[in-house]
Parts: sequence; C-alpha cells; structure tokens
Amino acid sequence: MLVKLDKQAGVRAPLRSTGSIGTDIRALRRSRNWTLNDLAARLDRSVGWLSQVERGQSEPALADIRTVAALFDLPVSFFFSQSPDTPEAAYVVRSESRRAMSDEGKGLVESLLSPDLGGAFEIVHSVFAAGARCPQPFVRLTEEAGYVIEGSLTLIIDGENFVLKRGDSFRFAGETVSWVNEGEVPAVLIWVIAPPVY
Amino acid sequence: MLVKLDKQAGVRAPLRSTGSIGTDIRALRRSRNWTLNDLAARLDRSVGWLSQVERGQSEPALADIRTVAALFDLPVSFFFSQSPDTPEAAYVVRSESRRAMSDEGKGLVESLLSPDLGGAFEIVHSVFAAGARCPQPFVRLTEEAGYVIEGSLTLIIDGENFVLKRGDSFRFAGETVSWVNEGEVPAVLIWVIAPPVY
DNA sequence: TGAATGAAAAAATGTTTGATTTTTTCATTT
DNA sequence: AAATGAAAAAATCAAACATTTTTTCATTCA
Repeated sequence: MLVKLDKQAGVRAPLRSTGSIGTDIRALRRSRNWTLNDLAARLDRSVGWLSQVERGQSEPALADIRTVAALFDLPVSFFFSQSPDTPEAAYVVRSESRRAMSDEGKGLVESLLSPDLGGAFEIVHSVFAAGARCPQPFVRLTEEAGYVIEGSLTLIIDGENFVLKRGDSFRFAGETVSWVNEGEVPAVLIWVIAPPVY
Repeated sequence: MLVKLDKQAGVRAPLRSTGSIGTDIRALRRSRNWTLNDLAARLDRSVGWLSQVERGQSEPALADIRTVAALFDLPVSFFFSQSPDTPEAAYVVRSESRRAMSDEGKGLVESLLSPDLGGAFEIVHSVFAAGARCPQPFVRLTEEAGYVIEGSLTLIIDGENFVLKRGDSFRFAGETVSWVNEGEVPAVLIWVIAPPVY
C-alpha cells in the first residue's frame, strides 16, 4: 500500500520505483525539467514512444540508452547496475551494491546511496582522489550539504577556502563552488543535493 | 549578496541566517507549518511581539525560550550553542562545534550538521547508543535517508527488519519506522530529512 | 527603557477558472 | 515487438480575486 503524502509537505510523488530503466529515464528527465517532447527530440524519437519506454511498456534500443547516458553524463553501466532483487531493495542500498554515477579516472567517484533516482533530494557517496581538483567552479540552483567521512577536502565557496576534515560538514545554496583534495589520501564524503540534478 | 533562487527549482527561500535565536524560532515554527498566531497562542503572547522576536527586534524572556524548547522537544542549550563568530560559520560546521538537538540519556544523540535550521532538508549526525531502542514506531510526512558511518543499526520499516552495517544506506517516505541498536558499540549515522521537522 | 500590545498596512498565500501544455492511450505502420 | 501519429486524458499554468499571514508602528505597561 502506498501512503498518500500531501503536496504541501513538499514530498515529491513518485518514490516507489519498479527499478526499471524507464523509471530511471523518467527521473533523469524530470531532474532537468525536460518534457517528454524535449527528451524525445534529443533522441529523435516520438513522444508516444518515450512515454511507453518510461513506463516500461516498450524497450529502448541500446543506441537510445547510450544517448540518454551521454545526455545525462552517466556511464551506460548505470542503467544496468540493478539492485539485487530482494525485498529490501526498495529501502536499502548495501555498501557493496551502490550504483556508480561517474567513471573512475576523473578523480571523483560518485555512487548513489538511495534505492533509486527521484525523490526530494539526492544522497551520494563521493570519493575524491588524492590530488584531484574540480575541473571548473560550478553554480547550481540547488541546496547542497555534505559531511566528511574520511580524509580532507578543500571547498572553495564564493572564493573563500575551507579545509574540511573528518567530521566537518557544510551547506551552501546558489554560491559558486569548487573543490580540491590537497591531502595524500582519498577524501570520502556524503553529499546531499536538493532538488536532484541527476 | 544574496542569490535569488527560483521557486520552481524547489529551493526554499530563507537560508542565510543571522544565527540569532529569533531565526531559530522562525525555522522551527515553519518546520511545523505553524503561523505566528499558532505559536504566539501557545506562548500566550501577541502575534506582533512574536514577529519582532523572530526578526531580532525584541528579546524573548527566558521563560519564552524554555517554552519554545519544550514545544519543539529541544534542549534549551540548543538556542545558546552559537557557532563561533567566524566567516566560515555561514557554510561550515566543524565537528567540535555541532549543535546538539537532543539530550544525552535517551540513547540517541542528534546534532545538526548544517550551519542553521531551515533550508529544504535537514542533515543530522546521530549516535545511537549500544542497546538503544526507538521508544515507539513513528510515521512522518517526510522523505528520509541515511548512511551508516560506524557500528550497526536495525531499521524496522513497515514491519520488516533491516540490519544495516557500516557503509549501508537507506531511504523511506511515509512508512512506519522504528529502530534498535542491537550491537555492542554505538551506531553512528548521517540522517537526512526533507522537509525539516525540527 | 525596552517589553508587549492591538490595529492598520503590506505581503504572502490560497483559490478559482479557463487556457495551454504535457502525458497517456491506442489503432496503425514498419 | 518497435515505433508512429493523433485523439483523449491529465497535469500544469496564468490571471484575478479572496483570504491569511506577517510587518509596522503608535501606544501602553512594568
């Protein structure tokens, strides 16, 4: 039974997922505020088809999945890293079965800590390699907060440097942000973003 | 300068705080969807006065603060655990200067990981004492997620038991939830709640 | 002297309605 | 079975108006 949460409380509707590719695509599309038409155009497919795909009534071709992955800057593997088919999968993500959201090699490995995309916020496990540096500062229309589990990370918020160590936390919203790991070991953080950007 | 974030993106307005008691009270009141009138009535004070207090134009009496603390089930100390007056305080919370949101002794110590109350979600550091047990299951109109940093915690979601270990994470929304720490050591978690309940 | 009030003004929020956009459905084609 | 295109259904949006909530401020209270 699905509990009806009232809108006013700010809880987004579609949380319970089927864990299908279509559900992922829908969440990704929504995170960018795109309509079916917006995404269908980019895939060079019809709106009706996309609607069917998102609801699991039709299977996208591999080529389509590749395009979607590219559009959202995700590894294709993301769409196939299915959570094990246990009853707990709706609620729990085991440390060994997180879905990777970025490829190794960029100095930052992000993986999803929630059972699926969607919801009011995104909670991500991020590992910043020693010496890694944000390619360029970014600004997002989001509220973001984080907590340092291991190692140390320098955050640059609106030009000010903050060296965060284990146990430190932060929050910002709307500022220009960048980061560097100036330590000798990887920095491990929990990072929360609302609303979701992936 | 305060960046204007657009509503559509779902970012709540009043983030930057003055760090005053009034700001805390306003955030707490809002988290329960109470109007000035609702809270003023409970404090047996006028609406105008409360408006002034929340905006720092008037000082509440100690008795008022005690009542507020009781209403929101917070220790009075919460309102006086000011973050150090450094420029970073707007963005960063150091591990040694978190604001405690619950008194020791209940088996659960929660402390705030964001620089102030308010915002789209709440991020909390929670330590569940070994053997501690949730006094009774709860249901909230929120979306909640968490990550186990240390130790182990059993979550009971809609009657199903999930034993979470270090590195595991979870998310739920609308379910009936309870918890026990059946381990021998404290369980340390990061817990995210949207929208804020404190 | 600053806390506190009450009432008027201002601001914010909610509601309705009709129009528009977005999504779903489905018969048909590839 | 994938994919389309068009009709139906559902959801979203904008404007106008009503209502609620918040702020302001002159005044009283202790």
